[in-house]
Amino acid sequence: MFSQTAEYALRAMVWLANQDGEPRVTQEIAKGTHVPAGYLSKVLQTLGRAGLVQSQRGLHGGFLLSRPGAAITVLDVVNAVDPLKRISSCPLKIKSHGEHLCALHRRMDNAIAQVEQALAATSIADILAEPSRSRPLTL
Amino acid sequence: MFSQTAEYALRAMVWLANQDGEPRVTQEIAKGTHVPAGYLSKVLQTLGRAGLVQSQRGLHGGFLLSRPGAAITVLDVVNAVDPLKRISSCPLKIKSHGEHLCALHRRMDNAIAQVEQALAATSIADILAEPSRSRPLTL
DNA sequence: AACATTATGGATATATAGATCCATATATAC
DNA sequence: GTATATATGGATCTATATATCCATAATGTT
Repeated sequence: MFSQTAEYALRAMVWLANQDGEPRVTQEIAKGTHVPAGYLSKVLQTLGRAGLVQSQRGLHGGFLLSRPGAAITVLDVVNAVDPLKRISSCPLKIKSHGEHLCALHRRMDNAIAQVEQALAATSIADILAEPSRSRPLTL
Repeated sequence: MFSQTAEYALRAMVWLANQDGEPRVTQEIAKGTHVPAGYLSKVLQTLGRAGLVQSQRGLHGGFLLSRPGAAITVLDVVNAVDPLKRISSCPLKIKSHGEHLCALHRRMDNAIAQVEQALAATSIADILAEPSRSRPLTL
């Protein structure tokens, strides 16, 4: 339902939100989130292009959030790497339907809309703030 | 979010629910639902193993629903071909977490649970009954 | 300037989903 | 029993997601 990539991206964002504010290198992030470093590198690139993280090369470089965790929603992260695709027009390309969805696709789209809403209602900071027996990712 | 296979399976089930009760062959279903026939054949097999459709070989054979559309939910169909996977234990395999989810995964699982609930609340018959400008799949 | 560190982008490998094709098994009609 | 219709299962192909690796560019340190 959520792709592996989205899962990795969320782990990285939450982990970064829990750091001081100094850049963290890919290797550190990978270790902290249990994500394969080589792949994480690609995911971080994508997050960078989406404007969610800033990157810095060279010594003392790495990645950090480009805005406070309170200003980044879970939906922002998911959409950056693996966009939730709403059903906006008939998937069967039936001309007579056009933009109007049939009952089946309307219901499917409603389900997606609910997820969108749930993910948009939670910020990265919310996740860190929420009390829990297990701290996120065992930070 | 929903796989192509789930989409195909739902189209086939809704289409079959709208037939009289006589078996329909793969080719007919494929034509009616705009699904590639060769692939639909595999999807129908899966639906058969899940007990959602009955199949009959030979002349006048084909597929039909194994119970009334009112007794089959959208969730049944989705789970038959592409199970919605709830997050029941920490995806990071951190021993100290065990079965207890952190805030991140709890929120993700809640979103999945919402979808589960929405899909379980709608039967195939409901979809056909619902008034709409476009009949499902232009039946 | 020379060197060490780190992200970037490209090439490539592997796994899974989506899709096609065909030989075989099974059922019906005659 | 023969011929025809139809699903079944296996093999295979293609596309996409996941993952690895490395040469290069950029940055900081000395």
